[in-house]
This record gives sequence, C-alpha cells and structure tokens, in this order.
Amino acid sequence: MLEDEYQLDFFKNNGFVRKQCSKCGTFFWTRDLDRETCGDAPCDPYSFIGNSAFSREFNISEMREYYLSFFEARGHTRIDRYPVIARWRDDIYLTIASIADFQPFVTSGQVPPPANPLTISQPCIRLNDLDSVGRSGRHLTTFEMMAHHAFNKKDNEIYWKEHTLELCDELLNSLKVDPFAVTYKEEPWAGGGNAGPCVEVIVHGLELATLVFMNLRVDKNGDIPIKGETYSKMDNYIVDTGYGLERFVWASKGSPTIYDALFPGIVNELMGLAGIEHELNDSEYANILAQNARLAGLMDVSEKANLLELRKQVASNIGMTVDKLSAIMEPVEKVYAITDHSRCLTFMLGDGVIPSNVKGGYLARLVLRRTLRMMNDLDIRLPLSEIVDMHIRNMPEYPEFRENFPVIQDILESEEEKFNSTMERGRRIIQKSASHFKKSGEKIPLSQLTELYDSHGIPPEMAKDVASELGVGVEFPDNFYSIIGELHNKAEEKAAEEIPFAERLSHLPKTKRRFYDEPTRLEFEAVVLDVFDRHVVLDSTFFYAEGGGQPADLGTITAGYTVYKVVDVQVYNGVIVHTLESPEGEPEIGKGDIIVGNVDEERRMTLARHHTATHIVNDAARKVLGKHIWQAGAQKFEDHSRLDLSHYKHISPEELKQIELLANRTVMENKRVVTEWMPRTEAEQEYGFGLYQGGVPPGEKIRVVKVGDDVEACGGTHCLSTGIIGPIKILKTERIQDGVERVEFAAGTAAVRAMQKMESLLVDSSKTLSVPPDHLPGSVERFFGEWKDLKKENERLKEELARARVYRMLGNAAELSGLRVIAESVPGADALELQKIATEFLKNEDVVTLLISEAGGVKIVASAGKKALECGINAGSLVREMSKVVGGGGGGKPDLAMGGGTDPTRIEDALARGLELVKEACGKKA
RNA sequence: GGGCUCGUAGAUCAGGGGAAGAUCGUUACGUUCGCAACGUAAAGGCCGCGGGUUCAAAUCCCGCCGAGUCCA
Repeated sequence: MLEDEYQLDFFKNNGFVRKQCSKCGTFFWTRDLDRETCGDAPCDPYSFIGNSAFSREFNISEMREYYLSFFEARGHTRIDRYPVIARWRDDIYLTIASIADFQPFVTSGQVPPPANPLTISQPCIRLNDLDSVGRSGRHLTTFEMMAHHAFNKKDNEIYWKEHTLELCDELLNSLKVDPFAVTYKEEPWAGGGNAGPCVEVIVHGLELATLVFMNLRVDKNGDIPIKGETYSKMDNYIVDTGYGLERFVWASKGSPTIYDALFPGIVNELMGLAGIEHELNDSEYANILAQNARLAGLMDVSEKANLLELRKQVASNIGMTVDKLSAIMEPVEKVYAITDHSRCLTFMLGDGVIPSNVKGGYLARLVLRRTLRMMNDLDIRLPLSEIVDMHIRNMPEYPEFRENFPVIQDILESEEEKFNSTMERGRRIIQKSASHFKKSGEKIPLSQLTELYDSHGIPPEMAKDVASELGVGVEFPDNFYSIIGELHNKAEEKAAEEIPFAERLSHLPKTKRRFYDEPTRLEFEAVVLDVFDRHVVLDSTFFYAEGGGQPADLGTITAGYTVYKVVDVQVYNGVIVHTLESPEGEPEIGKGDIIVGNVDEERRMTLARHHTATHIVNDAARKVLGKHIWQAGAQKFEDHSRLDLSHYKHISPEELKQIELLANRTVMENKRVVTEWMPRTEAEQEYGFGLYQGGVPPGEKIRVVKVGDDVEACGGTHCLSTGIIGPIKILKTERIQDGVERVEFAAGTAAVRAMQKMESLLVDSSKTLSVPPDHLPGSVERFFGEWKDLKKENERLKEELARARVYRMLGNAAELSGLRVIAESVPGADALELQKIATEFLKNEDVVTLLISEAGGVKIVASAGKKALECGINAGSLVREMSKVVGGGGGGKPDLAMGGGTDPTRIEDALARGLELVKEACGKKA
C-alpha cells in the first residue's frame, strides 16, 4: 500500500536506509545503520528530557520566527494566521490544522491559494484528548501548527516529496539536531475526505513534524484502499506539512513537561497559588516529573487503568508508594491542565467564540467549566480572566487579544457566575435525591446519576462528594461518560438534499444573473433553454433566486400572448429554475422561445430594503455591543426581517434603542451601497473573515457588498443607497440559544405598517380604559392592583356570606338518627362558595350537608362531620351518586367532596337522591 | 441540529385532578437603654402564557414563551 511512494532520491542520496521497526513493524528511514526501532513512542522513549535536542533553547516567539523566516528565505510567502474558529467552514467548528485554512475551495482547486508556496504558523485547537492534557506531559488542547504548503497542479508543479524532505532535513540540521537521532516513519494518512502518503519526522522519541502528500480523494469507485475506504488520484496534489511549534520549543529546552517549556511563568504562578512547591531545580522532584513524562509518553493516559499503571511504574522506579505519588502528581497535573485550558480559552474568546450550550460555543463552555472545576479542586481563588490576562501578556504577537480583553473579561465573569449557580443548584438537587435514598437506605442508582449529569450537568464525582456528606453511598463505573455517550448515540443520518432534475440541469449552462449588472431593471427578454413540468430555464434572468436568507423574486413570464405567474425561483449549481403557476399542466413554452419577464417590483424592493437594512443593523449592533458580534443567521420576509447575533448576554432595551437609532442614522446619511466582484483571497486579505457573516459563497470571485462601514460577501439584491431603505423599526428580540440573540425588525413600508400596528394596539387599549395612551402604563398598573384587591375582597366576602348562611341553614336542618342533615339548593352560588359553606359546617361534628347550585351547569358539594363519618356516611360517594343524576361526575374525600353535572332541571332529583342515600347509611347503622 | 429537566410567595423549593404550602426574607407588635437573638402575628400568589379534556386543572394533553443541561 503506497510503498513505492516512499522510494525517494532524497533518502538514497543522503545515506538513509529503509528498515522495519522491530517493535511496531512500521517502515522507517534512518541514517543510523544500527537502529532497530522506528524512534517513535512507545517503541523508543524520550531521550531529550534534561538534554536539549537543539543547539540552543527557544521560546515560542523565537521558534515561530525562526521557522517562518527559514521558509521565507527558501521562496515561501509568509501569510497571516486564520482564526481558531473556522468561520469559513460549515463542517468543523474549530481550526484543527493549517490545511483547514485552505479547505475546501483551495484544496479542491476552485480557488487559487493566497500564495504558492506559502508558510504559516496556524493556531489550532483539538479537544479529542482532553483527559490526557496535563497528565501526559505532552498533550495540549491548543498548539500552533507551523507549516509550509505547496499547491500543485498537473501542469504546474511547485515542488513535491523530494524538496519537502530536503527542506525538513535542512531545517533540522540548521538547529543542530543529531542526524542519527532523526527517523522518517512511513505512515499513510487519511482524513477529511482526502488521503496520501505521509512521513512522520521523529527526533529523540518525539514526533516533531508530519509531512503529508495529499494526492488522493475518497472515491467509491477508487482503486486505492486505505483504512477501509477507497480512494482515487487527484489532479491537484498538495504538500501539507505540520511542524509542532510547541514540541520544537519543548525539544529545545528538554524540560520534564511541555508545559514547563512553554509557559514557565504561568505554571509557577499557578503552582504557587495552589500551594505546590514546583522546584524544578530540586533534583528529586524533577526526577519524578521526568520519569512520569518519559513513561507517560509511552502510553495513553486518558484511561483510568493506564493512568494507574503509569503511577505504579513511576512509583516503583523512584521507590515511593502509589498513593504518595498520586498525591504529588494530581495537583501538579491539574495546574498544567489549567494552564493549557486557559490558553485555549484565550484563543477561543480572543477570536470571538461565545460560550453557549450548542455548537462551537459549547466547546468553549466545556473547556471553561473543566478549568473552573480544577481551579476549585486546587482552591485557586482567582478570576479566570486574570489567568487569561497572563497568557495575553505572554503573547504580544497577538495584539487583537489585548484589544478584545474587556469583552473577554466580561464573558468570563458571567460564565463563572453561571457555573457557580449551576453547581449550587446541582448541590441542592443531589441533597434532595440523597435524602430520598437515605430513607430507604439505598445507594443512589446509576440511572439517577446519569440523569443528574445529563439534565443538570452534575458530574458523578460531585454527586459522590455531596451525597457522602449525608452518609449516602454513590458508586459509578469507570466508563460512566461512555454510558452517557451511548444514551445519545442515536445514529441518524439525514440524506443529502437531492437536487431535483439534476441530470437534466447538468447539461445546461449557468444562467446569467443580469440583476447584478442592472439592479433597477425589472422587465427583460430572454431565451428559453429548457422546459420541464412547470419549470423554465432561461439563458439569462432578472429574477433573484432564493439564497442568502433572501426569498426569491416573483412576477410573471409572458410567452406569446399568455402570461404565467412565477411562483418560485431556485438556483441549482448556478442554473436558475423558474417555477410557473400553470393549472393546466405544462405551460405552452418551448425551447428557443423568446419570453418577456417581469419582476414584481413591490416585492423586490421590500426584500432589498430588508436585506440592506440587515447589513446596517448588524453593523450597528457591532458598534453598540462589541466586536464579538457576528451574524449567526438571517432571514428576510416581506413584512419583517430577522437577524441572529452572537452575543453572550441579553441585549438590553437601552442597547436596542441605541442600535435602532444608529441604524436609522446610517439610513439618513444616504450612503451609496457599493458592490464589486473581487478575487476571494484578495477580499479576505483586505476585509478579513467578517466578510463571511452570511455564509461562505463558493467560487474564485466573490461579490463584496459595502453598506456604510459594513463589508460582506453577499449575493443578495440591495438598495442602491441607504436612504431608499426608509425607516428601520426593531420589533423584538428573542434568545434562540445561549449565546445567540435574534433581532426582528422591519424596514421601509413594512416598518411603517409595524409602527401603525403598534399604535393601534395602544389606541385600542387606551380606548377600553378611556385614558390617553400616555396614561396607559399608570392606569393599567392601577387597574391590575385594584383587580387584585377586589379579588381578595370578594373571597373574604364569600367566606363571610358562607358563615352567615351557615347559621340560617342550621335552623333548617333535619334531624336524622342523631345527625343534623342539611340539603339545600343555593341559587347563584359557584363551586367555591358552596365549598366554603360546606367547610364551615365541618366544624360541627354531627352535620351532613348536601349543597347544590345551578352555576355553570350544576355544582354539588357535600360534607360529612366526624360523627357522620362514624355513621358510615361518605361525602365522596354521596356526591358521585348525586352527580350521576345531573349527568356528570364527582368525588373527593370522605369528609368533603365536590362534583356536578350539566342538567340543571334535575337539581331537586339529585338532592332527593342524596337524602335517600344518607337515610340508607344511617338506617344501616341503626 | 438532536435529547433530557424545570417555570408555584421577594428568594429557595414542596405539592402533582377535588380547601394553594414550607423555609428564609419583609412588615408590625412583644422582650431590650439600643442592637442581635427570640416570641407572636400579618402582608405577600393570573401556580409562565394560550388552547383542550373534565362536573372540577397549579396538577392531565397540545402549542407557545422563558430558563437549565448533555451530546454531535
């Protein structure tokens, strides 16, 4: 499999031999004729710890600069890093590799690269090995992938494998790496739909770089099998290298862990706060860390069992008990993890990720909460923002983070608050649950624990702590979190959206979209290229097809003397399909006909107003709320438009007013809306990724729309100047997710209509209260207050009335077997009133009441005093029987019950039935 | 995008078809030179909103709004 790919002249001409690793069986190239193993962990342990692999030490900035200028000097163009949140991609949330910057359009060949060849140091975030971070000594959530890329085409090759290897070897030589310590391991690579041969570069047991030669793509009919998929060759082939900046720094320093190499200042500070003496000069302590790191390099420590094994080995090597070693290592590992995680948050928040409970934001919250939990464990009482501040101070090459710091601080503060209240709530829930199980003397069952975690975010470790305080046992299996995973593992794949008539459309040329050239023209002639069902494809059109959150234009198409209504317009791979309303089957239009199209002006203008207004509101929100505001979605309608914004708290009414005002100012300034087609890369370099607020359009050239200060890649129809929009009225805000606020507004006539509607709501309401609208709030408040008072008064009076009736009724009571029986109809009394009377009677032990009224059908209430109960009388069954008579049902407790029915004409019958039953019951007793 | 949980007094929550409750807080009174503490009493509820089922809904069903949480 791909073996021939590695037979390079570079190896042959430089004294390399190909060997097979005696331990793992992998093939590798080395200059060391005696070498048996591939050099990689776990076959070979680290041999650089305490023994720098380079001629000198480098810090992060120095190393990055060394690398980039090295490749610059060798014909590569240095380009700026991309954000860690992959806004230009819809398949991943985070930038996980330097090549991710160029997927999918550059790697597929659709769009030229910003430079070729190029070099970059791309910050990446990977959360796959969260549990190993801190423990293994080498895992990081955030790292910079230094890279050089060459994008080759069949007819234009920049360079390929030979030169890539040469460059790598030259780089290592320039750093004075022992040539015999370098191995190049053969390792086919596959990922993200592409694959190719790959060489891993290993120095002293540490993989420093991966050189990928991407020349394959997934293809069901391909003839090259790799890792269970088949691939075929691509016309364009790409040099995709990745050099781990942090690993280079670590190798240069030879410190026990990568964390000590990267941010000694922060590590020391946090160790101090956690009360740990982190003395790397203390040879015994340094020895523990070094042993730990070397052995951890050989295994996967994310699993508990492996971690325990690691502890055992290290403990026996240094002659210490496992418990004592764990007590030393655990806090240290947590400090390392906190240091790493807080750096990850610095990048995420600095690049505008808003913590949330969905999507990319959830990843930020996940990292954030892990960090806070560990800080809690170590009793580090420090706002997280201060640790982030340390990182920002450490990274002057990222001035944008300093600039965003006030917002970052604000976000972290509110997240810490949220976390604390969640933990507080969690504590109470566990206490409740624990006391429930304490009664029965059971342990808290697993099902309860999974629910606590799933629904309330309570980790089982915390449940254990809290429950044990109450003396309730908690046990959960090691694979707890994978059980959770199972719970959610409902494989459901949604079928890829199928393009209708794909076959037919594939033979048609892309429709010329003339509305871009002549935005105001609405009537046009065009040639029919194809007709099927009720769909018409033209050579060119002025109809805007649905896209970018803007609905399609409607209107008419006239063929000969027949006018057809256009009811929908969609675009499939550049071919615009007009759907006609045609009650009598297929329209009488043929290929080659010339038709006249008319676009509905009113609709076009309304949608254009809403579209341009969307850009303006977005920009206003950014100005009022901060630079972290991004469009997270948008949709235009005829009567309103909605815009989803990433924001970490609610937009206050005050802020909303400011946004509205600012938006309307931009309208009144009547600025020209400028649209221009630009090469993608050029536009990106000039305006940044803010361009892609509304999504990423494909293609080499993109349409850039400038509205005031707002610049976006946008294919929609717009007003020619902002003044045409007319008024913008914000209608409401809504939080559609944690971290995403939806703003709804109307523009132009729609705004006027919306304001009129609101006005009539006011006018109608104030008419009802006979007050002018100004007095509405005061009056409503007064009325509501009075209503509450009256309600209370009413209830009090009913009670009083009930008492009064009781006295009167007691006089009418019939004597029956030593009981006083009251059977009366109380005209006009509602259920509550009857109940109050009956309740009052309950004070007399010897009284049985049967009360009935015709309010809302028939209501019946019965009560039985203590003595009557002893007699065997049951109010519940009395009411049930009586209710049957009036066509209903009822029930209640033996001493007090209610019911009713729907037939008021039989009230007397029901009473009679009740009396009868009372007599029966008494009779039995007698 | 999918799953789960929760909206009841100012706060925290119980109740889960037949009389709206507890604790804390608030107010008043008592005790005190005064405060805290204590004692007594009271005020404070559209039981998130809108439909439906039922004689009867805070309670059951549906929809909406709001909050929380897990997963991708």
